[in-house]
Amino acid sequence: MRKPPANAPRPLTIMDVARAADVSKSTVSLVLQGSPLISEQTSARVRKAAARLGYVYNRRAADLRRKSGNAIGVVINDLMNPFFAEVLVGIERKLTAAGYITLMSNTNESADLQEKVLRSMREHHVAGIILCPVLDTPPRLVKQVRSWGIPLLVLVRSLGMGGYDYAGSDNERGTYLATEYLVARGHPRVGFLGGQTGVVFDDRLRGYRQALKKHGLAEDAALIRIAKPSRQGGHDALLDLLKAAPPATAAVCYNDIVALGALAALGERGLIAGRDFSIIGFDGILDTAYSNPPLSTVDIRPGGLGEAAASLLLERLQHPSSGRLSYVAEPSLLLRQST
Amino acid sequence: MRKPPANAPRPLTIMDVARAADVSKSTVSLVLQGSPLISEQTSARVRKAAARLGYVYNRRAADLRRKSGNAIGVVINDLMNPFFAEVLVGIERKLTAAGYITLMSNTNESADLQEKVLRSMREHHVAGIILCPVLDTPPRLVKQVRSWGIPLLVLVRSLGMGGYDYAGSDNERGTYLATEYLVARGHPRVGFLGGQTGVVFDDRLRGYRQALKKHGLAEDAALIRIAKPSRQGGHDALLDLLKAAPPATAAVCYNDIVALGALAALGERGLIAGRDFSIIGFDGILDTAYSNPPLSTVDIRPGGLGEAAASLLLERLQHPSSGRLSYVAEPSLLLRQST
DNA sequence: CTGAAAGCGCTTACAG
DNA sequence: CTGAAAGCGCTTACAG
Repeated sequence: MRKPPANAPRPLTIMDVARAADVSKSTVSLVLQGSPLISEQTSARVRKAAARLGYVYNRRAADLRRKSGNAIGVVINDLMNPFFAEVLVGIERKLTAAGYITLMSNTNESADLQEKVLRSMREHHVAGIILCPVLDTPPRLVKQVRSWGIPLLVLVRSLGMGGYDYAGSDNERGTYLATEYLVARGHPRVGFLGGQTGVVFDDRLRGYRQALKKHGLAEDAALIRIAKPSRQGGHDALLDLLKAAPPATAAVCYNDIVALGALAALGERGLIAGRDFSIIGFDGILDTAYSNPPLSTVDIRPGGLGEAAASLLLERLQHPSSGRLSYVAEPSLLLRQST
Repeated sequence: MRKPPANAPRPLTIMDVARAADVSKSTVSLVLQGSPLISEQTSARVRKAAARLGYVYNRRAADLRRKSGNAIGVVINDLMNPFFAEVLVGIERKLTAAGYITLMSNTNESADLQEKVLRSMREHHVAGIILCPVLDTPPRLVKQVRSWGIPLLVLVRSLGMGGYDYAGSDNERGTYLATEYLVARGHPRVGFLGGQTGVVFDDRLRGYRQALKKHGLAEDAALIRIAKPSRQGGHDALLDLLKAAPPATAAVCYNDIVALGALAALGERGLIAGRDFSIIGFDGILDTAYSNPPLSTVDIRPGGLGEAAASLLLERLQHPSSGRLSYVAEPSLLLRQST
């Protein structure tokens, strides 16, 4: 099957532009880079010729020669959770605005996949990586990526003792605030719903415990319902919590999707959130504004977190050897009808 | 600030491997490509040397020379809508499994951004593009991208008269089924909520109208509430619909997030979906299984749609000049408590 | 301010 | 089965 010649023109190179503008290819290259070394006249002539011919810059060739690149790898553990989708949108928005391009991958909590995509990104010579690691990622991963010479920003889930750039939120303080609020509203028995493992879980559970302690309330293991951090997990956990005696009348949730699942379980039982039982989520995803009823939550502004993460990494690219960078979102209570 | 030499080793090339294995660099290259031209012995020796040295393949250099690449551009109009997030996850899963890498961008319905990222992807020499175009994208965009020599798959929103690869769903049939179902359940006055423009909107509205007509019901403009295809749009539209007289008792929604917003509005009015008013969504996003109450919807399996889209594009890469490829998801009713 | 030359790290005919 | 050479499309010293 021969292609019609018109459909397969040899792609234009700077040599073609050089000929058309009657200069050398070095000059074209300099013009394309906006170098001040070239006179305004020459520059304009070259630019015009390039436009006329329909020349397309070959970033690959340039990157190879320059040993640089403008692609950033973003690897997310669970994009099905709207929280991460919103974070990703924030990251991508910032990256694109700064002239970078986003190489994205969803690992779905698989360590194997994570390793695979990280390797792939390395081969592609990404300029930097933003990683929200799968659960149980060993802290040495940080050192490994660093040994590759690729700047890394760890997102949300911290890995070991620090020594790396990080963007996340103050999880302990978030659940502390949420719990304290519910206690102050007169709930003596407040449950904790969902989540099972990982630093984020540990911190959020700790904040809950601290608040109970601070307000002189005994902790009751029956009120802490470990469950998958999903809608279904939240749904099932709430149903379990309802069996506790004496009954709980409110619950702090590991995150918003768990809280949404809990809302569904309440509805299933004919209970109305905010009247019969109080629920508070964590993250501040968009969905919470129009759930039934609208969900109170600990807002850490997912989109802002994503943008901050991207900014930090870009900052790191500018200053490869400055001190550790970090962003910790300050949680704030977003009170709606579910409490 | 001098870097310690150990931290900045000159990156290894096939030349280093060649020297270590005592062969020429062509041989190394062939081994790396798994060529059958090389003896098992030599091949093993080279592979061992590469591993020992910690050699990393430079895909960029290879791609430049080979004029190929394994990056696919995916541009989505609204990643904040879980439907598209789920589609993206499906696409990425398939692409990664096939050894490709995903260059992703969210245009947020901005034509300017769309143009910018498309240009950027072109410079990066992506092997193909999956595009869910922003509203009002002119059909000539298809021709333009094709003139770049980059295989394009149009996602969800068709553009003009065809002549391109496409993955989407049978929107007209979807709303037809939904409307018919509600009518059969004894709702003489069924509303249509949300959406404002675009082919998808037109088709879904048409399906609704067809079903009314088919079942001898008059169409009432007061029951069709145009609104932004968002939770808030659905919320506001339902509140409007409630004012209609005689009252509607059920509504087909443009998509699931509109339906979720409608559910919130119902709750706000003290109404219970499925008892006082029936709501049916469209898409089949995960959220619907645990909304309050769980939402009936027209399921087009977003994840499956994403995978199909990726498969089609990969197929196209194998066969550049075969006939037009397309996938149209067959909608099925997923009945839950909201109806 | 501009041009000739070398080189980024690969692949691919072409000999042998 | 293996090696020497040219080339992918750029950038970057280096002369002039």
